[in-house]
Amino acid sequence: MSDDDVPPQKSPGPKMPGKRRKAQILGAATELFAEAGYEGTSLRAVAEKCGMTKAALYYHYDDKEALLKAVVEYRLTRMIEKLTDAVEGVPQDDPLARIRALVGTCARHIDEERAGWVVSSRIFWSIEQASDKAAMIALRDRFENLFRTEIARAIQAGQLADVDAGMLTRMILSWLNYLPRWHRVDGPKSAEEVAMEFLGMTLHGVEAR
Amino acid sequence: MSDDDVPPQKSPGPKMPGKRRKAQILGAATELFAEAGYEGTSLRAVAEKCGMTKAALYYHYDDKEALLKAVVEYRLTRMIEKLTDAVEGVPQDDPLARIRALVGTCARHIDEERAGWVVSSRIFWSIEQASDKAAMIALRDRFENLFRTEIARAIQAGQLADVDAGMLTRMILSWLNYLPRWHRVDGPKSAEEVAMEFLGMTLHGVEAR
DNA sequence: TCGCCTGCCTACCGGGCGGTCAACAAGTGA
DNA sequence: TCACTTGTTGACCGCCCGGTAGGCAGGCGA
Repeated sequence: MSDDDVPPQKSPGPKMPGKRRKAQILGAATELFAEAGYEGTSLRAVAEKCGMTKAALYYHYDDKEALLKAVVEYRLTRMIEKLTDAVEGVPQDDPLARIRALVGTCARHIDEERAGWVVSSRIFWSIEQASDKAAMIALRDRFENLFRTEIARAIQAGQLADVDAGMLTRMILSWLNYLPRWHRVDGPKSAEEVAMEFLGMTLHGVEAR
Repeated sequence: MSDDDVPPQKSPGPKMPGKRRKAQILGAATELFAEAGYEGTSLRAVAEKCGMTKAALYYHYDDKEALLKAVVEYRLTRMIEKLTDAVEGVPQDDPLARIRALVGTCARHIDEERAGWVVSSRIFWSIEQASDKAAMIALRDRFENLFRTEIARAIQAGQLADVDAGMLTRMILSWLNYLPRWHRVDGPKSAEEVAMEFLGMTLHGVEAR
């Protein structure tokens, strides 16, 4: 063998600045989790997608669950930020316009960050145990409450009929969350257009008059 | 630890009549798949729930995927049967009543076979490859078409406003499929009641007039 | 120049996974 | 009685999983 001891392929990793690496891992994990599910995705696959080793992953994230948690929290946090921003520019005395802003922005965000949203959304199917997931549940509740408060306000202001605010919220969130399941990016309508059409049907009703 | 950690334990399996065994395995797999997902469920766990060995599972089902396929196909087939039955007793010239029958029956079935429906529903999130899943997709399409044709008929008959039938179908199926995600069996309203309330809001609209 | 911290590597671990196999107990029909 | 079918078992396989240990290159501050 050669004279120099242990010469195993030098300078393989580009050695990113850390913050960027962490974001890259988050992105790769998001996509893979969305494609194959959390249990169906191996950390080796995540590492490979990032061009690094599985062991290096553990430098940035404690374990697999921490990675999942990061994915979900990041997407939900961004969603809440966007929704808060969107609603801020609309006058409080026009709750219907605020609802329109929420629905449109939400649909756009779901469309833009489809993979992340699919992961975040799927997590809550089989959620029973609290403990670690408490933070995620709290985020989801904050997200849902953005809609609920605006809807309740619209009902109180007399702009919406006297329906159960919780029910209406769930109905609207149902078709919003379901969007990435059938909507195709290359389809004839954008996710936002579809959502606004759904909102129109929900508001005016579809029964012939 | 107890002293008798399952010693020889003769005649452990009751040796069921075969058909019953197969149904028992299907039920156990359905519940576990719904709780922990397909990848998150081990065949050992399924076997244990049935009081048998993993090896015995392979006498009844070819492999894990066949079990999943059986779960999905069984639930979808039953759903289609129930919906077909429900719609049969309603006169064709009253499409709105037929839609009501479909929605109510669907909600009841989802509620009764919650676990199975969750599994079936979740499968189609990450469905890209055709091949094996073609049969499942075909079943899902038959299920969806039951709604779509009735809705299209109602529009044509002038009982529904002139909206996009596909869009309305997707909207209704969205909140139907989303029901088990938040609806609690011990809640104040049954799944069917909730669905009928949603249908009412969708038909009449929620905007104040 | 030296020491340290960051970011990553190779090598390895125990364990649980899906799946197979030969054998066997119990019922059944000739 | 005996052969055959049905349903099951325990032992086993190879693989890949999540996670760990220890070392090393290179940049950076003193």
